[in-house]
Amino acid sequence: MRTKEGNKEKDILEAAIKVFAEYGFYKSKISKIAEVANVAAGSVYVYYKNKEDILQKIYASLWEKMFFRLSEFVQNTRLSPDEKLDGMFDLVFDIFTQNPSMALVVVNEEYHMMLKNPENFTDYYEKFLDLCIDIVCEGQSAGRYSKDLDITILRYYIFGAIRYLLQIWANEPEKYDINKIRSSVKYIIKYGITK
Amino acid sequence: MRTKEGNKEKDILEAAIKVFAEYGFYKSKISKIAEVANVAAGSVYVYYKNKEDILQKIYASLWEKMFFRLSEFVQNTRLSPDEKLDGMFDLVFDIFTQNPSMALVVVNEEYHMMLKNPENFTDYYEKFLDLCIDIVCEGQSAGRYSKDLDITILRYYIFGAIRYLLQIWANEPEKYDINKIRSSVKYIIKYGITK
DNA sequence: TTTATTTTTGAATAGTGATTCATTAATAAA
DNA sequence: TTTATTAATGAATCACTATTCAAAAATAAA
Repeated sequence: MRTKEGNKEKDILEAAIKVFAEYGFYKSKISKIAEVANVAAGSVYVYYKNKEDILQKIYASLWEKMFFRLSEFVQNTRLSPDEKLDGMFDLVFDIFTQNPSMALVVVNEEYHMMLKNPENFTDYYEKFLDLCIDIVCEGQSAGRYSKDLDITILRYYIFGAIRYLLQIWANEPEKYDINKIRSSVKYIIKYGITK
Repeated sequence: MRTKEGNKEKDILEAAIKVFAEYGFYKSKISKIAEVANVAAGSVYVYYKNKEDILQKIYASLWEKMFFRLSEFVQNTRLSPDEKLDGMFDLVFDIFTQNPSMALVVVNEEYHMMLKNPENFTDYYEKFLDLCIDIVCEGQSAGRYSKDLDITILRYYIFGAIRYLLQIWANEPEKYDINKIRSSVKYIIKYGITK
């Protein structure tokens, strides 16, 4: 018998995140991912069905984590809608700022993922967005947020803004102050740009 | 001598927009673009240096048009900041809703374009965004918009939100009411979600 | 040790599709 | 009509890389 040395599956996934972030999915070579992960090219196929499968698993693990964290957070019934919304922003910003490469991959390849798995490209991604929407709806019921807002549009509006800002930041993390971005987003979503 | 029949250069560009929108840049085949354009594969290379060049020219022509239109519009000094801002939104929405495929290409391939031409991927794109910023700054000077807002963040915030909504819409145009999206965006940017 | 089992390897394969270019077709001028 | 010039073609080339798989290496059990 022989046992596995180290955790090659994880090494490969982490290498793939870096490589995908740098070159984009289609220009990323398996050979490069293997090199960064310190394994042979063939080993990649021991752990993953193919290149697409790696990307899939990056998304799956991320949004699963996101969903469970937010899920736990919003359980706390003592929090106001504003506190919950801020908490949601903090969660997203925290996870992505810990790993700029991950942020780039998730943001840049989302459309390609949608094309591939139009339905369930990640169940947890949808569930996560639903939780976000629950927060806003709760705020509407509590009279804090405007009831005229179309909730479907809002869902994409909020994430569109966050996504793009994260992309810009992740591309040149030293150039922008992520905490300033975070607080600006929190503010503008709530109050808009009008004085 | 022989003169050109029709406008193959334009046919190819329009075909490319459709094909890129449907399959994404990397999975789009030159043979498919040629087929849609009703020309031979080789003809594509008579008019464009390579695949990348086609994408480049799609961007260039779009943002040039956008810039000049906005440029002309904001000349009108009688308009209030709010009117100018709304006009800017209308311009973007009008152009993209006239051509959903174009919207998809521009939104989906932007990052790949940025990677290729980090600097001048489109001069006009930058110029366009600068004009948008001018509008907001003018509004700040006029006391209409909050002066605390970081203008760089705002620039990406606004376009991030629009981009993502356009992407979602362009993917399934019948599913969403683009005019509702447009008016919602105008409202939320100005006033936020708070009641 | 030796054998059995599982992991890891990386050279070879195989499919793809962008790009080239020699050829053909079309038009204008002579 | 003939010739010259440019446009258009598409089969052949060529580079590239994802994926496979037979062999080698590592470990555990006997």
